[in-house]
Amino acid sequence: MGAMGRRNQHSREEQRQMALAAADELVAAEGLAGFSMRKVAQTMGYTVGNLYLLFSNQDDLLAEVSLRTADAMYEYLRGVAARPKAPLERLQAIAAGYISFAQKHSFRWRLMFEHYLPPEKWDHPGLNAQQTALFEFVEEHLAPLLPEASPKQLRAAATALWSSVHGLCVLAITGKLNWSGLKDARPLSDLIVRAFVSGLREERS
Amino acid sequence: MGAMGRRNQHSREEQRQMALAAADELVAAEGLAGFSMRKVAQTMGYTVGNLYLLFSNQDDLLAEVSLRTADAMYEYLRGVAARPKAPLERLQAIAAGYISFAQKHSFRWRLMFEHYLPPEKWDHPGLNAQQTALFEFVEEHLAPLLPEASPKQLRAAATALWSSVHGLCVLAITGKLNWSGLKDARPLSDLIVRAFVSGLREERS
DNA sequence: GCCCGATTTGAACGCTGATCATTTCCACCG
DNA sequence: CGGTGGAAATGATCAGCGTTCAAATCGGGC
Repeated sequence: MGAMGRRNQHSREEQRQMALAAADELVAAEGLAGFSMRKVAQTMGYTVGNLYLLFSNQDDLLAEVSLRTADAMYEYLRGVAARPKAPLERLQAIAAGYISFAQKHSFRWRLMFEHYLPPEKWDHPGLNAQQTALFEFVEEHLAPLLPEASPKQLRAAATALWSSVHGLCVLAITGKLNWSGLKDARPLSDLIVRAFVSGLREERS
Repeated sequence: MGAMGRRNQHSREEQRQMALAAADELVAAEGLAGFSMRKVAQTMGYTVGNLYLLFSNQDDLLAEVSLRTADAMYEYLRGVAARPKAPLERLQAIAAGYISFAQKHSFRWRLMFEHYLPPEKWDHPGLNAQQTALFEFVEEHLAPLLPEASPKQLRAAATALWSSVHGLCVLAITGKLNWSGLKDARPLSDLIVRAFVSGLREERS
């Protein structure tokens, strides 16, 4: 048992990681448009066919790359959230961090949202866990600002708030935002968080 | 002059419109993934090469299809906004209309945002006009709710609000929204508009 | 030393966007 | 009525894509 009849010194799992690393770099460098299975295979020193022994198809490979990016972003946001002490500033820092991560890793970030998974694959376990983790992360940092909210209200508020920040991020990245003289997105993300939180507190009084 | 040496009875401009109609239907039916120049050509009864006499390439054709969709959506939103009299309900109706349009014309709508234009093409005249029109439309309906805001503040508020609604829409369409028991997006879009407007008024007092 | 079977290959298939020499056809002229 | 010039449309061609799978390749066990 063990390594039987193996020509290469890399195990299956090592090959998977090599492929993911190569794919991630390729996406980061050329975007989804410049991505191809052949390039990935060549970068990792194997041939195309071998990739299909590691991943069932291109979509699966890209889905795992997306997952990696989501992980990296989540960790980055946790770091960003650690600094500010005041709850509101912490939320604003998270929002700004979300956007700056997206701007820094533009192609990677866009892959997460432009790589379309057919609806029947929407209940991918790892992917959903990631999403709920992000929602709960926002929820956790929103909670101190809405002490009287019920769990359901809090959940709805976090969903709405994160959607809002995400929308600003999308438009900023894709250039579809009418900047109207604004230098960067930070004032707008601050405004969104501030107004939203203040509006929710108002609502409950 | 006029129709010289023309084999077909369709003028260049007519052909453009036929191509756009065919492309639009194809996108609506199969999405960006199922789109191809050959299919468009076949649907309109011409060959591939001819398409490149009408549009410089696939991106240009798709950009014009996007423009069409944006036009249709804008007109739809104007209709939606005509009904409610109260300013807040009108804004909420616009937000809900935006989302319901995206859900009804899911593939068309997604084309507008997934069809990536390289940054050097971000100053396309028609496209930018469309975008500012939409922003100004929101601004116009937000203004009565923020009577004391300066033009700059109003512009920023409209940008932030529309971004927020857009974000909710994106997540709803792509299935990346943690619904957490919610049936549809309407309550969330209402919440976003309500909280945001209330928060902005609070801020200014 | 040999061979079995796991491992890896790469040619093949049908598709794509894009190009452009070639063909087709009409309007005009004699 | 018979050319004929030139606009209009074609489709073969190219490079590249995702995906498949029969065939080639190699290493451990006997």
